[in-house]
Amino acid sequence: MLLDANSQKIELTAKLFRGFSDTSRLAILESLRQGAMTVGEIVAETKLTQSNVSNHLACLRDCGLVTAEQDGRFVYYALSDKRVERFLNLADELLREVARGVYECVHYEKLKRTVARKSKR
Amino acid sequence: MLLDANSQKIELTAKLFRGFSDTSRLAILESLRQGAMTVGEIVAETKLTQSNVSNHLACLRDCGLVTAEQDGRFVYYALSDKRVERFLNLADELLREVARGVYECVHYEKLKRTVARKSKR
DNA sequence: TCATCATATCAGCAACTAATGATATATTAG
DNA sequence: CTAATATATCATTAGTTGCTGATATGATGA
Repeated sequence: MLLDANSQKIELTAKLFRGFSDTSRLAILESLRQGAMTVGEIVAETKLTQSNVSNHLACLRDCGLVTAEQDGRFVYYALSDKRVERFLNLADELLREVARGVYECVHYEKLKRTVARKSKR
Repeated sequence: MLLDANSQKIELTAKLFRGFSDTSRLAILESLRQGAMTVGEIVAETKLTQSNVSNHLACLRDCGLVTAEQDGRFVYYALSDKRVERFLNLADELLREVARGVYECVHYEKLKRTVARKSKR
């Protein structure tokens, strides 16, 4: 990648989107749309493991997408900004338009599927 | 992942965000914000290789984020929907809030950097 | 039809990212 | 202080994704 101002911005934007482009992180953000929650509550809601949730929360917090507030031995997480919610809303809206395409888009997956399929563990 | 309706939606949303979460695809979309362009023009603007651009365009087209229109031996690509632009706008706006955090967020990278750094080719 | 230009496809490789399990830190209760 | 609870960290491993180079397809003009 080039190092000029524009590609720097692109890199940051990509990183921002990457924050939202993982199912676990999205599940967490989706939970937080209801309001602030402790890590344990998020774990219960998302059914993800505790360390996994904690890892993702650290990531989301560092990126400024959620805030953390300690209360005793609990830590309450919340969406950091109305814009985060608006962003999720707009994503929902956009998805309504392109859902079928996205669902069927297997551009890279398709390439892989033709190759010997690894065992599913 | 579970297979209920909600996690299906989350999976699709993640996939949608993934469409935007790559610097090459973002550079392409950024170029297209100026208006429709041929593949060659996009290659010139982004300085990416032709096959790389073509691969990403196929992906973006399949996902319904861009449209393709053939004109002679050229193919003009364009953003598919006003919403795509609004989405990019909102991302810019959100980034203005959280840019520093996103820039400094090296959650996973940091873990890797502590491990023997592979040669940069 | 043949040569050329524009774009698309694909296999192999390199790099990245996420999930897990073990362990560490921090807070409160007894 | 000690045990128990809540959360965080981190190394390893496995799976995913993007890039490249070679080649294929498709359109136009000579």
